[in-house]
Amino acid sequence: MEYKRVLITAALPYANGPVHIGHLAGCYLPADVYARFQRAKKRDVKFVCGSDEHGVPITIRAMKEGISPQDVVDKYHAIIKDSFEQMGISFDIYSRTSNKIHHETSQAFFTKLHKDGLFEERATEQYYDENKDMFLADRYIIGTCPICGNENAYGDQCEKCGSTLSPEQLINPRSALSSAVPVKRITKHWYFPLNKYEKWLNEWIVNGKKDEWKANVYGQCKSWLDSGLQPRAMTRDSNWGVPVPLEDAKGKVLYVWFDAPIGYISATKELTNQWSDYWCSEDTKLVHFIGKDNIVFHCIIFPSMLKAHGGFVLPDNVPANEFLNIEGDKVSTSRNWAVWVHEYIKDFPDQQDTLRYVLCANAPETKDNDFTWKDFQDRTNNELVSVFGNFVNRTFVLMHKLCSGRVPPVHDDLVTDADKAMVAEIAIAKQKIEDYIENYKFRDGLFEVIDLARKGNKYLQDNAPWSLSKTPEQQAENQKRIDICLHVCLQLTANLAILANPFLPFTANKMCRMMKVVERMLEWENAGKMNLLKVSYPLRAPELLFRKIEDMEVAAQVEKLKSNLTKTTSANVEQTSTDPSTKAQDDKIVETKPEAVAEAPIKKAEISIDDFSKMDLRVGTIMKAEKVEKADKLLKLELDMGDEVRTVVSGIAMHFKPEEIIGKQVTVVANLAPRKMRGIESRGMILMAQNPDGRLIFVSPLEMAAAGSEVR
RNA sequence: CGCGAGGUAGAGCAGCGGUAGCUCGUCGGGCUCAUAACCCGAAGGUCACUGGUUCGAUCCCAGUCCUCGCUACCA
Repeated sequence: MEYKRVLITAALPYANGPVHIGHLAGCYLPADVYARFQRAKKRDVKFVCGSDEHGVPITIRAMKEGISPQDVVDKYHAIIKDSFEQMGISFDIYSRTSNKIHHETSQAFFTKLHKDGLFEERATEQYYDENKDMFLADRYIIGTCPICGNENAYGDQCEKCGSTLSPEQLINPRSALSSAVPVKRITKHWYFPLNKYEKWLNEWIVNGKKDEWKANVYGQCKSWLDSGLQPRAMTRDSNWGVPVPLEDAKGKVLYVWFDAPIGYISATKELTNQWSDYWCSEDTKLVHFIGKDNIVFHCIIFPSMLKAHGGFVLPDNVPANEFLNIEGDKVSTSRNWAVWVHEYIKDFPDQQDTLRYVLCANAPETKDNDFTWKDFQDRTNNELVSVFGNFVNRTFVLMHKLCSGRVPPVHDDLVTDADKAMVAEIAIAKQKIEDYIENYKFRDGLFEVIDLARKGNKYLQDNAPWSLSKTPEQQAENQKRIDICLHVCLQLTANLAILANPFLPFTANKMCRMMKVVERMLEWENAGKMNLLKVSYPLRAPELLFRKIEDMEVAAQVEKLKSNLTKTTSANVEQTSTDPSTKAQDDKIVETKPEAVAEAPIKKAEISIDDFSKMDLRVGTIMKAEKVEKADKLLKLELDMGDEVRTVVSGIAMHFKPEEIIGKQVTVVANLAPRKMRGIESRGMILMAQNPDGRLIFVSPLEMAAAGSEVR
């Protein structure tokens, strides 16, 4: 079907914290590539998003910080919005659900369904915290699991045995907020009868989207539908959110998952008076970009709501991505195991496209993927810099050296099949990239961009214009070949700008400046043309498109991740006993013995004895210790290792004075790769135990061992 | 427990009935215009495991194991 308009939504980020690169890779970057591509195709595009600012967690966060929920969302809305802008995520509007227009829109939506008599009213008994004077979500009730006896099971699930629970099943339930014993109170809520849409959903998704939607999305939906749908409450007891627009609904708000997706509609309304063209015309293609955890809401619940309301288009596709892990571990906002976008921008100024490249090339399209800083470096240095950046750079440098800085002409009499083949590759790449993007295969699309540059490098290498210039006896003829080769390379460069633009918009703009062409050249229909740059048009001197990532930067980022993690972990542990209100903190209760609040272990993958035997652990005696200049945390140690004296730089200066550790014996990882810190080469690492309070303790033999003794 | 997705060279991914390909990394060679880049070549995989169907399975079927997710603060 031919669509007249494309409406693109990206999941509303929860205004409870900043955005991290997992958000980017999973949702916002693919959405942006898609949107930019559609715009380049001159399609009528609206790309909408905004902050999701309702829900219980925000009230809890506000309570904890002693500020209002509005303060919480104001703070994070600003940070999130700025992160997106900086990264070039080209929303047509980035709105927020605390806006008046959103309250009105979602209330009107609710009222329509209510007037049509769609909701079922149900009175139920819910747990109520009399200390905090509020109803408790299932998640905020803790008690003993009736199945396995775990004392810290949640009201909806026991994490220890995995049983699905209801709060009533818990033995000795208590409030996670105040530890008060919750009491039951009757409350009324409005339920949306999802079950009535089962048949229709089966028709629409199971039969209609089988080969269209991604396997992970389709499979998840089918699983839901096969197991049968239940009516679902669309209201909650809370004072933060969109008030339920009914007389008898004091102290009740719309369930955050009811109002959040309507946020897409209100954002569109805020953007344009013609909003209904995008939401209510059958010739609009609606695409929701989300992460895999949102599948059920976007594929089952929201479409059912839209269907029930009537008059709205349904999503054509919901290309949900999987998750991105960081250095082998799941992203955890509460443990602070994440790479925050606003921090990346600070640490790597003007390198947005570098991150865009790496996240897109490694996007978790079919399964969870891992982001490592080493991979970030490798992909940047070996693909972006070496293949793409370098091709453009050598083309420009050669053109200035061999063609006096102007676009050289083509000499028809000397054009070879290889020249023609190179030109043909551009059109092939264009078609491939187009097909990939249209089918949400952004990784593959980006690969083709790089691959075209790779072919350009090969073409240059095969023709070697730098050699041709060295044979003066054939000057005229060779110059013609040089002209043709560089003409092709320059037109290819212009084409690369167009093809890369959806993925690497900052770079495409930079290339336009170098080529002195207007941005309009980037329109997709221009791809494949060989007259983008006029013959004898003078071009600017090349500027480097990307820079390499140094080893030091990688090490610093990994270090930063790990040190932030520790900080937050110990902070969380302190809170655990009094205020276990988030999942990650609750995890720690489960892992930790109740009576001994020790540092929650950071779980690592199991290793084999062979892995262990790779480590050369030895006892060393500290002979000299001195502070490292301009470093708060570092001590430079000289260790007697028996047969040698080693210099080791250790980050323990905050904990020990140099003079008080001389003579102490320590355990050293002797075969750790040497690393320079503050200009001093550190050869090894000393092992320390860390107390929950952050205090460091040497791991040493109980009695003096010979220096250099092996630890096994 | 059940359901969904995934488990293919050191890393990231393709393939989905005829014993495996791509990019990066590694190793060797070539070139020198270029951000020590580029080009050519090589090594490296019992396609998670166990059965079965088949003339033949990475690909189909059954079972097992592992990872992640599944009306929950997080994509």
